[in-house]
Amino acid sequence: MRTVKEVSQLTGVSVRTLHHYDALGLLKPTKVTQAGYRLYDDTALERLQQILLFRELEFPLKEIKAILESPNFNRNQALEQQITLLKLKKEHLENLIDFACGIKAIGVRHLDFTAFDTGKIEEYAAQAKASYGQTAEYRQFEAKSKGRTVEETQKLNVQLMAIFKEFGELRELSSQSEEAGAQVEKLRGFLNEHFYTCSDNVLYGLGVMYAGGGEFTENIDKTGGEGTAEFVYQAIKAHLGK
Amino acid sequence: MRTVKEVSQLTGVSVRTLHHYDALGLLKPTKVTQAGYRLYDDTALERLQQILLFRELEFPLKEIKAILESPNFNRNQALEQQITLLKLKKEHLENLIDFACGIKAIGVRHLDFTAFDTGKIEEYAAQAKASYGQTAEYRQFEAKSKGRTVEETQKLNVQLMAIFKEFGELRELSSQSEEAGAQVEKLRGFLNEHFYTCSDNVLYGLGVMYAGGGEFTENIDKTGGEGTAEFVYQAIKAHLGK
DNA sequence: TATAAGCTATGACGCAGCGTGAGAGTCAAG
DNA sequence: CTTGACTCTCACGCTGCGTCATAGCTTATA
Repeated sequence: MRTVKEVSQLTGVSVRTLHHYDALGLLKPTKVTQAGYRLYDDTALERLQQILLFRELEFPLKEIKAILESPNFNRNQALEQQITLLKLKKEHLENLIDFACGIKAIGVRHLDFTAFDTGKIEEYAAQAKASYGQTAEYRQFEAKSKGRTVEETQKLNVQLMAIFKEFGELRELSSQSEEAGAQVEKLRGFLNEHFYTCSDNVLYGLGVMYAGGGEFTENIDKTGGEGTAEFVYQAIKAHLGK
Repeated sequence: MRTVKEVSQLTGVSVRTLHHYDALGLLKPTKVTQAGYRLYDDTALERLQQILLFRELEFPLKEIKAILESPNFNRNQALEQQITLLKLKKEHLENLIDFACGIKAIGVRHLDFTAFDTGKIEEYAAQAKASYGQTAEYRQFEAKSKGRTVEETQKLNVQLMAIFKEFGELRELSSQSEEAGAQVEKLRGFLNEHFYTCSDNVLYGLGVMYAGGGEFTENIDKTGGEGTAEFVYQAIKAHLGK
């Protein structure tokens, strides 16, 4: 029979936590002295070990209680569920990290938040469709974007902006320079991966659109600096040898 | 000038959240009517956008307030910090996922939690040292285990137990079977990766220890079933051609 | 113009998992 | 019997709002 402090030192949990678990009915002391002191035996310690195991896995205390109270409860299933939950959380975090890195790349100073409306990218795509009627590409895009969450969309948004910002930093060079060409390929690669197969024609069409003076031009110039959109267009032309 | 409901619909945040941010001083309405109604203009909306951005990145509201209130606050640095924090969280989650998968592999039913004491692995290593004096390997082990957190240790623990459980499932086969040999290599690979270079001699030594009747044998048999430790020993011997 | 519908406001509790005192009783040692 | 180390039971604090409850404001319609 051990006192709260002893149990605390053995297991690493705080005395307050033992009180808490007692109050919740999650872990009752084996005995309580007439003075009200909590005493725990080995069985209680084992139960505590199990509690700590599930707590490690971020199970809510209520669920831990349910699991431990009905041994016929399907623990394997609970474990499965928890694993998928943890994986979801991990994905979420990965998106956030990419998002944050993208923002860092753009530079917090020049952030234009109006460009962050979710669905901005979709709007771009709609414009692309209206202007050039790339129906095959548009269907690809739709298929890929259907399954995307708001969070993923935002992530892609900042990544795209980061690419334009890099274009902006290349403006002082010639639009025919190697660096500009490489950046065009970077853009193409990004679009290929996340949106649709980006053939020369599609890429050229995008370039025209970027420099067309619409919302596109505005947003790109906001991100990369005045004249960036036009520079991107020239770089695409030069890269494609037109 | 927009009312709370309009702002709510425009930005997706709840009215309650606007109240909350007002109370915190995080986002004050531009004007308040004599009836006490909150009204927001475009400047306030921009501020809200920024708040939502940082909130997305899981900044605490207090920090967001600090960041927005002092524009000379180093936002890039804050962003950096947040990124590393998010990465840490991600690593933590990855460990938990491995941990949970390991437990699943062992099977929740046969979990013996006494084997989960942190430092169990260290104890094993100490025994190995005492018995066989593999000082070079022990130093390697020490170097690798120094930087490990409790969490990572637990993760490795269950992974190791999972391997022994698989040995247990092979017991019906011959210890000279291909499967047993493959499992021995799996064990060796695991040890190589996480502990120390596991030469034939070291591996053999471990086998002797496993079957030696001590705590080792006990824990392995608990995990894989009666006779597993001996089976592992035989499999190692057969695999090494001794 | 009275009234209903729809919006808004201010509390204030709830949740999750304890941390952190405050104030008071208990136990073993000297 | 005193001291010091433990223990107990409240009970508020923290994070970021959700969710009533109760009440005042506005506007359109009858």
